[in-house]
Amino acid sequence: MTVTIKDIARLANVSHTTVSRALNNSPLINDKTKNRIKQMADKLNYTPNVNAKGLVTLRSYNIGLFFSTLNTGTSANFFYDVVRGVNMVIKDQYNLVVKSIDEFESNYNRISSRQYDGIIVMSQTRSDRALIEHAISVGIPVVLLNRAAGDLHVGNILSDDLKGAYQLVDYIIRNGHRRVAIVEGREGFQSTIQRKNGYLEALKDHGIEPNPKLCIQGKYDVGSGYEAMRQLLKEELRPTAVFCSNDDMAVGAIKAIIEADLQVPEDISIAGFDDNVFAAYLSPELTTVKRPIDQISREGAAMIMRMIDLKLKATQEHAMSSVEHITIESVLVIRKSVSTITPA
Amino acid sequence: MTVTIKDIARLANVSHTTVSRALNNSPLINDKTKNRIKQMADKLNYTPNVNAKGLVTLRSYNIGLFFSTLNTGTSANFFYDVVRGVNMVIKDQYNLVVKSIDEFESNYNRISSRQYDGIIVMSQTRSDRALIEHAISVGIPVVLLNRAAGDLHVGNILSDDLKGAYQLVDYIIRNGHRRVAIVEGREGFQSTIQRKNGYLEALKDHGIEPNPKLCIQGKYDVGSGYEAMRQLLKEELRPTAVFCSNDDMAVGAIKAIIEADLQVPEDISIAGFDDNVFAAYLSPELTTVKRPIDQISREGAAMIMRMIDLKLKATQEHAMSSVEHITIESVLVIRKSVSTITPA
DNA sequence: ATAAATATTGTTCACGTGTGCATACCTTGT
DNA sequence: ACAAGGTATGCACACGTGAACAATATTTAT
Repeated sequence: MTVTIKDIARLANVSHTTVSRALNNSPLINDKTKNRIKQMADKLNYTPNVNAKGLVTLRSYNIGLFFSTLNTGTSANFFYDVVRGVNMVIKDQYNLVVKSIDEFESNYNRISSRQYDGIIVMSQTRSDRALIEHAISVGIPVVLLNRAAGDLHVGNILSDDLKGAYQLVDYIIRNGHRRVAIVEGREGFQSTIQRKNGYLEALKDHGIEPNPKLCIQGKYDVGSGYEAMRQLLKEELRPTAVFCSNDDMAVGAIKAIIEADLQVPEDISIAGFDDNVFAAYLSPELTTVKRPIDQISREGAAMIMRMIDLKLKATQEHAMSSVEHITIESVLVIRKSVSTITPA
Repeated sequence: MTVTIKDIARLANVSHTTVSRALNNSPLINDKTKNRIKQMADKLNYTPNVNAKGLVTLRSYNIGLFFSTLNTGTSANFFYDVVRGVNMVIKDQYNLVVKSIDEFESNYNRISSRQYDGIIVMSQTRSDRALIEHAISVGIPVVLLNRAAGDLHVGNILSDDLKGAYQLVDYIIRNGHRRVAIVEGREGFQSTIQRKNGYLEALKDHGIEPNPKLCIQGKYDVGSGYEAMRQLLKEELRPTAVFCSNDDMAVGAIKAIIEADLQVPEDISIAGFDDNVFAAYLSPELTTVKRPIDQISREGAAMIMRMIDLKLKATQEHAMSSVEHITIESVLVIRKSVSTITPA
């Protein structure tokens, strides 16, 4: 039924080893026979059996792309950009296996080095630490995106969310705003904390006392942005500007403001984070921070491939190879949702 | 290093066969030894070698999720919903391998039944036919989502886009609109054609002659919706309502209208398609058609699992098993972006 | 021309698992 | 006590591939 290298060998009057070598482009094989065999394989529609291959080469040709969760807290645009970015780089060399970490329920035994040649962790919370430690312990190269690796011996790529948020809030304050609120991201997410800290630092540097009433917990989804804004609107002293920790929530916030018969940015300024595809097409166009998700993903994919290659070539001396850490700057994107005011 | 069933066998003083049977819950094994072995395997952190397993059982435990393309034309919300829906159902039983069909460049040889136990094709264009035929020919169960299977012998789940578009446009016309434009989806996509046809049928049933100048080609992304609307605004006889073939383009269209100092829906009514997460939070809230992507994906995942199981149990008599076809209704979601007018 | 070196091909085994068949143990009925 | 039947376990092989080593063919150097 399915054709194997032994079938080809029989037809070509050679041993299966020769076929194996020919198809793997071994320099040991005569070019003439090599071509003859390759052609024959092509004609017979030969497909290598990945299981048999992996069994002996100890490879799976799978790269795992792990998200903390695929439920609330992961915005669609973010997810799409990540998968696309990674897929673009690994192309047909690997299979991209998408997983949600929370589905493992803390039982990581099923994750073995024969299952994944490498794992990219799109980290949202520190709770993925156990997973990463397990992966390392079974010898799988790991690249961690989106949060600092700390003491974990893994490749690391991150965007400087704190700095991005700082620049944005600084910009807002420089436009005359003193009562600047924040709609925070999902609780426990690293990005949530980073952006909050950037916000706090900017306030501090301008001598503004943070007001807990102006810090509302969100969940990174549109609905939570809407609810958070509604809550802010109830304050006796309304904020004049609101920093939403991502663009999705900014959409919700704008909705709540318009529903209250107010205008953005005339009555309340709004800023987001991410610069997703919609940001430039909202009304008003959203001032936000561009987080280079695309770039992070592509760099991450390239890095994991480097690490896999390195591991294959590794000898004892190189066992403890060094790992790379890359930070990609986020950039402030000024549009029209933040107005200049003269403080009262 | 890594523990195999032979290691367990040695420690348990049994043959590796017994271990294999015990771990696979064979009724042949005594319950006492079975438990003893299972416990031991647990303690040793045993992980089955999927390659070895697959080599003999002819399975890969991979389910392919194939998109026509991961570039323009696939909206992020759509993509996210599909992956999440499928992943939710297959859980830890299978690996979800995400692929973009266009990356194969018409060479499908690498797709074998040992690589994928089943394939879910999220079809956007008919050009995926070759891929599907290949998959069938090598014996992989296939479920086709999003477009009619026609003569292809595959599982099929689709939403009735034509009907959905018809109902929406019918609703628009019943609100007094006669000059109803359409911003079409990406050229060649089945959904584009279906929605256009629904639009045309509705016009026809109301005795309205379709006007080619009111039919603008889009690409399903925000920017193309914006451009299309700008073009429509240049018409001497502007449409009073525009049906955008998805919500993303509706966002772009609304932007163009507001930029021209006009209002939605007072000056021009807008409707979308999909009912994505943003639809309810736009201003005005978007009237659209809810396409149950989530449900389609989940049903699709469940169906492919049924087909895989069926294939495993299949005997010669059942070789040509029947395949299921399911249609899921899309539903009109009336919000506030379409106004009632009295025709001049 | 012949030994040495090189290029090319073949033999055999291993990877880790599951299964058909053989075997040993245990129960039951007589 | 012994055959018959069931229950529980082991043996040997197969899956398809790649690699170490052996073997043969070809070229080069003297």
